[in-house]
Amino acid sequence: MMEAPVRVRYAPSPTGYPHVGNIRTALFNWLFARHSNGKFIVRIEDTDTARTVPGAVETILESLEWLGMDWDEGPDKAGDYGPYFQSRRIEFYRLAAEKLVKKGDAYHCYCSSERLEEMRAGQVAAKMPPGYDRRCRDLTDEERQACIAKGRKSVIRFKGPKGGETTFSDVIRGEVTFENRTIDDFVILKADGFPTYHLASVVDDNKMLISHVLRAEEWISSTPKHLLLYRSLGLEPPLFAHLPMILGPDRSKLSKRHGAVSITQYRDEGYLPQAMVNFLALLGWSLDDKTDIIDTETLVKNFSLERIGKTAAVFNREKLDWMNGVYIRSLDIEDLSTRALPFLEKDLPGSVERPLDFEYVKSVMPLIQERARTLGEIPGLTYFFFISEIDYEPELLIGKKMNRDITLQALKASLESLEKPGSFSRDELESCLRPLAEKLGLKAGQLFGTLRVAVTGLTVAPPLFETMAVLGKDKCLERMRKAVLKLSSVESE
RNA sequence: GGCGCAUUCGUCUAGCGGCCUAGGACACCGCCCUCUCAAGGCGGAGAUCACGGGUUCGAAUCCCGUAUGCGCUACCA
Repeated sequence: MMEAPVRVRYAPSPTGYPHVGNIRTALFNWLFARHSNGKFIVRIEDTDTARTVPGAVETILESLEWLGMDWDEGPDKAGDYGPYFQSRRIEFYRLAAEKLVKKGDAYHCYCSSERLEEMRAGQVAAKMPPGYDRRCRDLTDEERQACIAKGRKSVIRFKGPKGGETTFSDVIRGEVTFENRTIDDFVILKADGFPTYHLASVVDDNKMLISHVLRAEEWISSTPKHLLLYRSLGLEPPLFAHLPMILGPDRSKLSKRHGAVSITQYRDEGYLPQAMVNFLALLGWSLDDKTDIIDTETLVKNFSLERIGKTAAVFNREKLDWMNGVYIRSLDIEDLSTRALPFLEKDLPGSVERPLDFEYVKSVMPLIQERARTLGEIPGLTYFFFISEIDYEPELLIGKKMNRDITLQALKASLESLEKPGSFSRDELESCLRPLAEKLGLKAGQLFGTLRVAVTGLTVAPPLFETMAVLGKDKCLERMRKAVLKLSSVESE
């Protein structure tokens, strides 16, 4: 038997920003498609008119693009099985629903939402499993006509079998069985003529020739509904693989409460797409017992459904930060600078003149490359390179086992030897300053610490000589003179 | 409540009957390097493999229960 070509889909509903869990599902679909030389299809499930958010589709697509997930068919990428918005495929669903009604596998239900709500409340109060009581399941023609005459709106419900069981073999979990009597007479077509997820996904997955449905674990219990639908419609179901969920630190379903959950937020905080892809891929999938840093190409080459785990994974922000740092360190300076630029433009103090000098930015990047875990941290790590006036407490100038006068003396001596004409290169600075410390009877660290504060305003900063070289002679001398002034205003002990 | 899924270091995971006195990574601790902070190197601590029964010469790995967690239980996806 010929294997059907792999065709998988990512089917988000445009109800807001794409969640990292959702994106992880997209990623697994994409990786599987690319690995198998198959097709990756994006289908927008906009069947809930009330919850649809304008602009959400754009954000979803942007997110996929940002992460490098390209699609073969989807919005603005016409294929042979479009349209790729469910709201434009209403006819297909209507036809399918009517076919089921005609077959006797579905029926019109005229119950009001009020009645349904009441019914459910009663069931819950009576500790009964909530579910539709099938009142409209066996309506006579007269009763039905009466409802129609009264102008009652109807939905179409699937007529679930009363007995037997439905079994399927999940690619990841193996055999899963449900008793049919536990399956409700679920709605397939809503009163507004839109389908529910169950009908729409079945119809579309079939029409779009989807071979594997890779979706989140929370869908596992509605899979029998889908199977029942396939059977009634006389269609061959695809293979199902239910992916483990992504949890917050408290092990509950990841949500806004847990901080960043939308993928765009990670982009805005300065995570690199490669790092994000790598990290997300490892949430539920593994290459082997020791590899953590895996580029996208390797991911595609080695991805397989067999190595997807079954257990829900906690989204571990600290590991993401570490991994993002690894990727930042792997960038060349040009690339890093280009990526850092928007963050600098955005977060540097308003007093800093824009646009920034790109060459200058390039000269400071090597100093923070191994210190930044996200691009968003870069402005905070480098602002003293850009602002004209640094601000700090004069006491910071006085290092360990030093006092005001010793510090003042050290500063003045440094000034004196640096003011001499000559290059201000890293090596030059070192060969000037190191002996000077000794001459002053100070440890190198003591002198350097004082100078670090004088020149950056910080006790924690990149290496001193490199920093001074990038800052330049004029600026350094100026800041050191200011330091002398600041310190002079401090009272001597 | 019903149904379903899951259960290996704090976290992500390796493990698909003997290689496991359970391996790697993040985080943590110590040492080295060092002008601070990082990065890097080395080392450490950390999992009676949820629990209880089986099966087997042998189980983290197979089976059955129990517990716990999570998901679904909408005219939401």
